[in-house]
Amino acid sequence: MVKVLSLKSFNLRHTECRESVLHAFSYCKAALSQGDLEQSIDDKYDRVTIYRTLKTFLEKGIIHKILDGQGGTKYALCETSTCTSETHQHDHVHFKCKLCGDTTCINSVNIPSISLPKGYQREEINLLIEGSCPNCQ
Amino acid sequence: MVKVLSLKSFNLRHTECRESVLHAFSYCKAALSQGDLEQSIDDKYDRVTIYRTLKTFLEKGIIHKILDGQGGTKYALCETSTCTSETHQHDHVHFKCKLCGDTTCINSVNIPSISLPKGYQREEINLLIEGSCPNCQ
DNA sequence: CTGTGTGCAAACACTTTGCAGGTGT
DNA sequence: ACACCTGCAAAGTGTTTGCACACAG
Repeated sequence: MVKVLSLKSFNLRHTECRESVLHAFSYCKAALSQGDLEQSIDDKYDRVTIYRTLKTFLEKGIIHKILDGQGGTKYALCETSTCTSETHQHDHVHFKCKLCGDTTCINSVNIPSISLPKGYQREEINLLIEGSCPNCQ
Repeated sequence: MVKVLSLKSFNLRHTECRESVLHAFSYCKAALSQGDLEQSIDDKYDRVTIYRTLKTFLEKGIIHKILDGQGGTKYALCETSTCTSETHQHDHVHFKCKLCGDTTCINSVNIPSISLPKGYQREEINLLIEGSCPNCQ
């Protein structure tokens, strides 16, 4: 069930830090912040390097940004089928558990279509639901 | 068409800064950030005072927080009928125009109901649509 | 008069930038 | 060999906290 991603397939140079970050995303269901990553890799890499790695991955369409509702930023893997370095395509719901703090993509739930008043052109949509997750009952 | 709000009705002490902030919200359709407010009041009040005023207004249910999709935070007036110091109740769509940067509440469009997988309890919901607004064609 | 609001300075968290040196291909 | 990654230091942005003084009620 774990996605197998390789740096090579994204035309990225193979480095230890990138491997570790990619690995962390692959094995963690919840979205990760820069701080989460720094810790999960045991402070082995500089804060700045992780930021730059995230930026690179964003541009390549490997991960996408998730806002956690309180101003924090997290990241999670994209659906490999819909995202490339050209375009990101996300229409799933994000859920943040107020108890454990985990933020996750609920890929099984798509955002319903919404008709806006005349004159509004929709380009991107972002839906965050906060509440409690199954693990926290 | 402009909402008339008074500090007194919220049991708040009447001060110049609060009046100005409340006034700014009343006359501006788009959501305002702390920085917007600071400028719109001609840097007359300290940055910190505005933050504290916003915090107070949030707690009283006068305004609500809006995320602008890039990590920025803005604020806009609540519907006086649904928000109190006890609870905030928001189920309208937020729209951010990528051209003019304005973020607005679209009170006429409610968020459709969404059924989450088993075990997820919804408490709050936040929907941000980005695109272009009528003013920017 | 009393409690609350304000201004200033400083701390804090998060993210970005510049530069020198190291590494993948 | 060369381009690109990385680490360190420092700067930038947005927000919060502590404290002394000012002001509304």
